[in-house]
Amino acid sequence: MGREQTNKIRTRIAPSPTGDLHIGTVRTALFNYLFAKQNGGKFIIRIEDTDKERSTKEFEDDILEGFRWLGLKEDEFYRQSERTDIYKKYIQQMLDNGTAYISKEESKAEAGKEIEVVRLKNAGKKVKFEDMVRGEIEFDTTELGDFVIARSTEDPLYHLAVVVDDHEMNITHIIRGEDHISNTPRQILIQEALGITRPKYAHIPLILAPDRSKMSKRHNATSITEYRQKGYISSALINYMALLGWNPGTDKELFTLDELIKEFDLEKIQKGGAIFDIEKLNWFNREYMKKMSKAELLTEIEKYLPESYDISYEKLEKIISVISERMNVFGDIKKMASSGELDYYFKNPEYDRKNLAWKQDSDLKKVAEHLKKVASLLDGVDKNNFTQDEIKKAIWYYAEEKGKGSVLWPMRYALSGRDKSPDPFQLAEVLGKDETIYRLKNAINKIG
RNA sequence: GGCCCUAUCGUCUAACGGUUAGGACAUCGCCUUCUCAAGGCGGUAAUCCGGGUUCAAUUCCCGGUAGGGUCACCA
Repeated sequence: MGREQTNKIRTRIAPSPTGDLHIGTVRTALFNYLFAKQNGGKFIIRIEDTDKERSTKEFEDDILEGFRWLGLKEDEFYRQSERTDIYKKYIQQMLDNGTAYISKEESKAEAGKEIEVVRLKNAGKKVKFEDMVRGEIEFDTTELGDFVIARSTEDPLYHLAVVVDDHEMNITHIIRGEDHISNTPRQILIQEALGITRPKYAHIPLILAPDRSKMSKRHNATSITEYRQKGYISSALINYMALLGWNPGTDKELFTLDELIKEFDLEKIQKGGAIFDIEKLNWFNREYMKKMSKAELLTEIEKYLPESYDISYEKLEKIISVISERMNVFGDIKKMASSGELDYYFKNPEYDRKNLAWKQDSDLKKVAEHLKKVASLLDGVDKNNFTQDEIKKAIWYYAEEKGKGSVLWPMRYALSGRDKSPDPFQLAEVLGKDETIYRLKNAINKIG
């Protein structure tokens, strides 16, 4: 058989390429990965494409790309469609030892067509197994009947392929979603028919939608690709998902993948399903954004900025810190841009002149005076040292004397043309001395 | 419906018989402030219900209720 006998821990994720990489699959993969790695074992990806009708190469690529993006690197890779000879052998073995039989019946797929499916001879006994997160679970397998294990002697169905592969690949621990609990007795029956040793099982809770129903596209994005496109940071996603159904038993929440490998503990896995909370994910993403360097932020932000903006590298660099604290994910830049929230960084704003006056001090004549004074004060600041600190220093005394709102609101409005924006010092620094003074004069002219 | 699993703040969770039931997200208030964001400080908020066991139950047992999963010639 050429199978290497080893007592090292081996886990696997077995996605079927009939859809995009799902959040739940990723969480299961992550737990498998963490458990294998912390024990010096191997993590295996096995594409379960025995359903030729529904499996596609595109989905397979999406799944593999997703794992790569998340940094979950497999040690071994398999594709069930390439292993049909192996399954054939095992089917034959069951036929030979009488634990399975060929049954002539009408095809369910094609009415009227007679086919020969392979059914397991089920003695209908009670099957008991130990689940690492739930304890002992017992099933009466009578009601399962003689279930079908292969479409034909060479075309295995899921349960058979899984059992054979987990055995052939020496999988020691099967960590999978709770939805597989009721599949387990079936697979144990096949194992017993084949005389195969039973792996250890750990069924982890499902990820739920906000209404506690099964997570579907209706509620939130379920596909990892969507999160990637929205500009989530992969390590933030990993960190969040690790804490969905597991916790370290301490207050620590921020974990790198390596830290997770160290601290992960199968014993601490939750039994109940967990709702996927996008708000908390966003918080993690913001935390990870804070850890990024300016250069890293820059490359990310550039991906989402509309091309219509005329951006210099210098300006972009200054904007970064101002806008990063205003977003959850990089994709928010797109939204900010389309709502006009970023326009003032790139072009002279348009606005109604009456808005230049602060609501508590609406004398436009005085507004013009303040703006003139601010402009002349800023004129005295060194162009090459036009930082928010210097800017603030230059006008602070005047602003305090005349009333900060009366001076700063018009200044800020002249620069941004919006009720809500970053403070005038930040804006002025980003815009630079010339543009700042230009906009101030522009506002003064507007008043007349 | 049968079988199986689950049950602590709105959400993720801590507590492995004795705690003022802790933390985080969200939310609310205050501070900071020309506006927004960020930040700082503080508040509201939970053991599903009913029986046991025990000197003592969030914790152990049983029942109920609720939610979920699964009942394919899909995986």
